[in-house]
Amino acid sequence: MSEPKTDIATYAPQAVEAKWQRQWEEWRTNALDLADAERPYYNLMMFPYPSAEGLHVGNVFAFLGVDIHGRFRRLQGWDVFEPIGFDAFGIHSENYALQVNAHPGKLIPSNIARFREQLKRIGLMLNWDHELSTTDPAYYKWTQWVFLQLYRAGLAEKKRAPVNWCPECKTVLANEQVIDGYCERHRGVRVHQKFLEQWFFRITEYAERLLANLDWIDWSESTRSMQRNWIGRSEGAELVFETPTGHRIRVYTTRPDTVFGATYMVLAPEHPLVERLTTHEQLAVVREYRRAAVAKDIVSRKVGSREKTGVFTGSYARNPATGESIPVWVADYVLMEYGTGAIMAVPAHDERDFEFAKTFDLAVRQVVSLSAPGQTELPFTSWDGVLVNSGQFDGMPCAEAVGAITDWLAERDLASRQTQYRLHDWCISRQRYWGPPIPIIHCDACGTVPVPEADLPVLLPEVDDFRPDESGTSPLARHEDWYRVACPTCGATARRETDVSDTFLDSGWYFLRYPSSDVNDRPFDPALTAKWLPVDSYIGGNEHAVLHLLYARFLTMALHDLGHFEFEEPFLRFRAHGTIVKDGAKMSKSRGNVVIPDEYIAQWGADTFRLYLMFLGPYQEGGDFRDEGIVGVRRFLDKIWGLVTAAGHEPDGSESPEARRKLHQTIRKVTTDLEELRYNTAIAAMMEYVNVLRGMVSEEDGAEPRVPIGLLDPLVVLLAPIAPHFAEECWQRLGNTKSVFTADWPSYDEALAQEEEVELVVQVNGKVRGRLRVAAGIDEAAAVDKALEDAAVQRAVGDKPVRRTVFVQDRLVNLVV
RNA sequence: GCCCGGGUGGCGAAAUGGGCAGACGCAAGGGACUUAAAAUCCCUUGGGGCUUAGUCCCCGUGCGGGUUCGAAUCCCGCCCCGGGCACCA
Repeated sequence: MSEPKTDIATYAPQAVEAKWQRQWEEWRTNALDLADAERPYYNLMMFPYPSAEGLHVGNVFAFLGVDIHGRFRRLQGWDVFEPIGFDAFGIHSENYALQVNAHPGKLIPSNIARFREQLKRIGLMLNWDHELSTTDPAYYKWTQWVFLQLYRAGLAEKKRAPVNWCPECKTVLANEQVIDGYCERHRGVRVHQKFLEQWFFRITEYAERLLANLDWIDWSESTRSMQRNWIGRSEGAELVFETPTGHRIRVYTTRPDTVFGATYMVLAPEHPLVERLTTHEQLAVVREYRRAAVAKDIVSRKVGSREKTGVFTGSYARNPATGESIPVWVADYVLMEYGTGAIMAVPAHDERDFEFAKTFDLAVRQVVSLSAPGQTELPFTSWDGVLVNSGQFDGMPCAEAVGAITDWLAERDLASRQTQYRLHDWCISRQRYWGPPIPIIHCDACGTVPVPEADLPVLLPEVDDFRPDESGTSPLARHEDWYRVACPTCGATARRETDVSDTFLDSGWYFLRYPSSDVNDRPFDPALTAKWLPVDSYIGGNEHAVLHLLYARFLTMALHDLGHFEFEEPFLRFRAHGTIVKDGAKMSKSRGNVVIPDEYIAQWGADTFRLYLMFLGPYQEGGDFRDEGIVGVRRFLDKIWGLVTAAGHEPDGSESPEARRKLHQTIRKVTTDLEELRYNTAIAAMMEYVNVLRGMVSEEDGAEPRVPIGLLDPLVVLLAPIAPHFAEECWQRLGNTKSVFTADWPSYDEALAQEEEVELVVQVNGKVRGRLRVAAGIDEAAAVDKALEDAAVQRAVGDKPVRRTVFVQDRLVNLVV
């Protein structure tokens, strides 16, 4: 009756995984006909930058969460498109090439080859038929096309502007790439202010829509919040302070209600009116202050000492509310790039103004009186107060006075309501080599001429001399044979734009290209795009919340407005995954705590590693990588292996009601957990189920426990998204001939999942005093009667009368005495 | 300072339309099997208490209050950790 134990093969992950990866390729299990798919589901992961080091555990963790979601959706009957590509342009690749003294174009292919191998080894359900690389001319031709669309729409402009210059990268950085005044790539290198002609995308035109749509797109709250902060909308008013010489100084304020307390004004050193407003006597000192301020790099200006410095211009302006003349100062605590570059100073109700006023002995006038007693020491910025010293507005609450005073000043054309954003235009010029050349030609006669679309791509020339320099121009500017070109309009000798574009332009639209990756005559096929986009699910790291994710939304909106497709938001659902850390610290090469996935996969197999990473903690929170726990998930697989290899000898349908109930509860739990990316608890539920199955079957003389196939088939399907090779092998051993991914996701029956008997908790005055096993559905009266029979309950109740009972169906009864 | 997360056993963590705190797993301790070890299997495992060792009692989810029959969960006031923003007017 019992099979000899020698029949049971040992689960050997390496052999099993190799077998199924071959089988999948042979069957083309992961391929998909995009045009014919009936239930399209676009499952996107953030495409990697193919570094020389290969995939690290963080990448693997991120991709696994996406892959499990995709496999789950596939088993639910969707036609899942899970593409992959490589974000191979950019400073990172170029710097590495310079460091090892090689050409990036030579290094990238082998890096990509290594990534491909690793990605396949993990067992991702990737669609390799649509692989792309941003460095492929067949791709960046369309990156340049995107630039031209924005140029034609007036959303790309070249302007001379102060930009963030990293002396180490020897190129400019977008604001988003500057962290605390330092280069995001060179944390110890201060970013300088430099004035250069640069190409900008006018993302600020879209600030309001980018902000408004955050209210309805289904994204992780953390990501939406970061975008809101970055866009930084604030509402207020622009007020005008006139000078006796007829100048109108415009200021932006969020507190027009405090205008009666404005006792002086401050202009940013770069403000265009500074020279004109400065009196003859003050000219020398103002010029000197200005020169020093502008020369300061951004760091010492923004994050350096907050001590207030400034100089008086010698001029006065009229407070529009009081009519008083107030002095006009120049100080570097006012920034040119925000608002109008000038402020009204209300020292009583602004800490910075207060500090400045104390330093230079300027007047302080309180105009708000707090409603709450106490804490009335100046300065305070509370909105909970009423106006004082404010003429006819005395006694009015601040919030109300904002509108009232703005309207009152507007009557004399001295105010208007205004909304400000912190967001700046996106500087896309890079004075580097390894990127797509910006498709523009400069002609002395015709000016700025876009490269005709028929001439795309503008190929990046293969040059050996691509080291960046301090000149503020790209290395391409040293290659005259490349940049000399005939003007497309007049034919005269002209000059190509020698800057390349930011990597974030490459990655800002790649998801639009995937379905059309083999279409040659256009960037994206209209039918395929309509069918597959917007993306159904996007999962990635929050480090891209204000870079990639904001730019991708902007580009999608702009292309939508140009009529290229119907949708304006690219990613309907976005989930930010957590970070994997090691010993509490982010993994980094310099810390030496980087975990290489390959070693673990070689030792444990991909499925065990997949399971382990997902069991580590909540997917959306991440966790600490400690390899002690990995043996636990391996034991779990071994237990299933034992059940599967011994199964099939018992008549089907002989499962007990208890086992069947647990099965349906498990299906329910795993289904809802996977839906919400709660992989850790889904795995725990399957472990519980396996424990129940094993407990059910008594062991005879060391024989493997046996359970009917009907209890194992569904388990194998539930497990398939997380441990696909293992599931395939089990599926086959249970007698199936096709891939487990052709199976249907098991459905559960709510009635079968229902417990017949429940444990009712009995409380007395809210404290647990006993537990009752009762039939499900028991009513309150019966439950109370039964509870009062319990000895511990009687002891707790004593001789006190039961004043009240609280009853929660099938859960609890509470006696209040 | 502002905006998001988060704080639960030795460890990773479960449990929030308020209802058994600690599922699942690791580690640890004890036992079985074994010549032995590994593997495997079984038991114990938040802290404390007991004259009745139990279907027992008390305490316990960062801290202090509150609401409630009942709070990890809700409210008020704080502290700490992670991330984002920041002389942004």
